[in-house]
Amino acid sequence: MMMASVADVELGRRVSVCGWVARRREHGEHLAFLDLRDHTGILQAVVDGSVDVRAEYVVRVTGTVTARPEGTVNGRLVTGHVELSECVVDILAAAEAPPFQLDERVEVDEAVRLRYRYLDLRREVMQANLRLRARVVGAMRAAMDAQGFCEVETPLLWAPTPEGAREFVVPSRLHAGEFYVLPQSPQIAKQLLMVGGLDRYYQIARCLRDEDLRADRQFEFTQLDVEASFSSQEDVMRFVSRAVLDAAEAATGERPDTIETMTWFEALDRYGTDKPDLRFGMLLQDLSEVFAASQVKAFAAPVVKAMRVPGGAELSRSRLDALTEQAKALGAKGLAWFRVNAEALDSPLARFLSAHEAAALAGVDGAQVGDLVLAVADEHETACKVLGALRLTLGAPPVSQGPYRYVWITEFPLFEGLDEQGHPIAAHHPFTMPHPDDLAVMHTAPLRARSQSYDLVLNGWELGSGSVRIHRADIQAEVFRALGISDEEAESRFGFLLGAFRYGAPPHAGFAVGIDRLVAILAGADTIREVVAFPKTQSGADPMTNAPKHISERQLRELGLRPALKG
RNA sequence: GGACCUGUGGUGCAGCUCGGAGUGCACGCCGCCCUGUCAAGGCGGAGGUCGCGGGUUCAAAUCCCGUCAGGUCCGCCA
Repeated sequence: MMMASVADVELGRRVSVCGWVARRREHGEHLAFLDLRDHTGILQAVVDGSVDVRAEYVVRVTGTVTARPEGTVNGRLVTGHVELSECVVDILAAAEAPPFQLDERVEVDEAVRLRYRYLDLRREVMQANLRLRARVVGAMRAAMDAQGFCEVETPLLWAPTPEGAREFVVPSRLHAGEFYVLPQSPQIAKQLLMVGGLDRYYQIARCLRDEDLRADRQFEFTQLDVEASFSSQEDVMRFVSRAVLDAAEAATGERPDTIETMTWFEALDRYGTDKPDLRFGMLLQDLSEVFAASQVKAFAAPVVKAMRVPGGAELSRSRLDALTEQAKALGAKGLAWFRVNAEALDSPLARFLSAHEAAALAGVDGAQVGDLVLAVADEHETACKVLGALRLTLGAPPVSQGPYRYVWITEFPLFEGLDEQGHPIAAHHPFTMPHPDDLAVMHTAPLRARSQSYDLVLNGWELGSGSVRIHRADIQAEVFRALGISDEEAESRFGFLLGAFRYGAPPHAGFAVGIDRLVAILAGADTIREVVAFPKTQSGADPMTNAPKHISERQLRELGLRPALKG
């Protein structure tokens, strides 16, 4: 029987509970209290006489459910009004003193927690996180099932398709010198499932990318992967919204009101990022027109963007210098700052401003005395991104802090930037359908072309992305041409997919939701490591297993490999 | 590849600016006492290559250089 349920047992009944000893309180030879723990809670057992158990011993305790004597009820425990008396204690397993205390009072170094993750997982927070994660996944499965989707597994051993993220490589024993790769995502597989007639597919899919780790990135992560035939962008957004909202409700008990929608341009223009955090203000304001004919050299640029920092006039000069350095590191030529004083603007640039310009700056976003106004003059994207980054530095609450603000970002650019040969680079992936209005622009001004791709963002974290896929050979050929991918190259890299498309490919669209990130935010955690049972450190190591490790020469030989030179 | 923060008994911290004997606090651990505690309490005790290596100095946890580990971020993540 679980600890918490003892609270509801009728008094006087004998019950047995199994769990860990959380704490022992001895009162001489004649009385001892044991706090017993399982994931449901703590239960106090009263033992007549001393017991030879310590913290983390695994025990089975059989005792009589008894009301606690007057004045000894513990309101902090769900079982606080009862206790087990006349106890028989069976030791199921002894335990050494743990390397750290399994309570929530002290924050233990993460490296130590990871080395003894199996102990860390016994803690209440980790129990709650992993169980919340299970509820989220369960709700997602139920939502997808209810919407007519079929769960299909796809291979972990896949073919190398050099593009995008670095892949983990798996050597083949039967084909010495040849390799599989672990999938960055089941992208191509799920499109093939569409061709295969699995018209509504989903999968709780493990994805693997050999890229540097972050608070919100592990080598391996889990996505709710979705693809649907004969469906529009709006259909997919509706399917995914249902799954995410159901999951959020299962996790928190509260269903978010809505998921807003914003175009990519609007997000960049107002928030300075494609993953806007809607929990706080400090929106960017455009002052380009004010400074169009300005004499101030610092503002001689196509676009001038400004942002109000409430109360920011207090920031020290050294702090402002640090912000300026940050702005430069992000590609700005400089950062203009203006303290809003009662009299005038306090700034190195103040004396160069016209009255009109000064008034515009002092009025940014309804600025008050005591505020700071920051401005960046540059190309539109640079000016926005720099201020967007400063906005987060100066104003962003921890991601774990509510409320939850979900937003769809739509109409992403089809391409971003140019490669060495001057060809545009696919922003999402090369199978993304261009925006129907931008098919012509694709060749004349490729960087202006929009795509039918969309992201889901929560509190400044990208939860996932998706797109309408190209299912027509002629449009795919045009996109490949714009990307500078020759027919031969396309054939060698994606031949099996293009081949499949020649045999009747339904129009289809899809999405993938990052489950680790969603669960982390719903759990109030600042990193996804808190919602992954056995995560890696930032350097990609596992302090518990000591992975990655060398393997034997014999194993290498069998795989047709030679040991790498150290260094 | 780069920037920044951290590293001191098993755990969490203070000490580091301004060098002077491993100094301190809390938890845990061990022993003794204790019949209603619940972060039990009281008394006593053990436990340290101050991450590692080098340098400066009469003297380094403390200053300098390098390095390793953990973290946050940039690059990277179609």
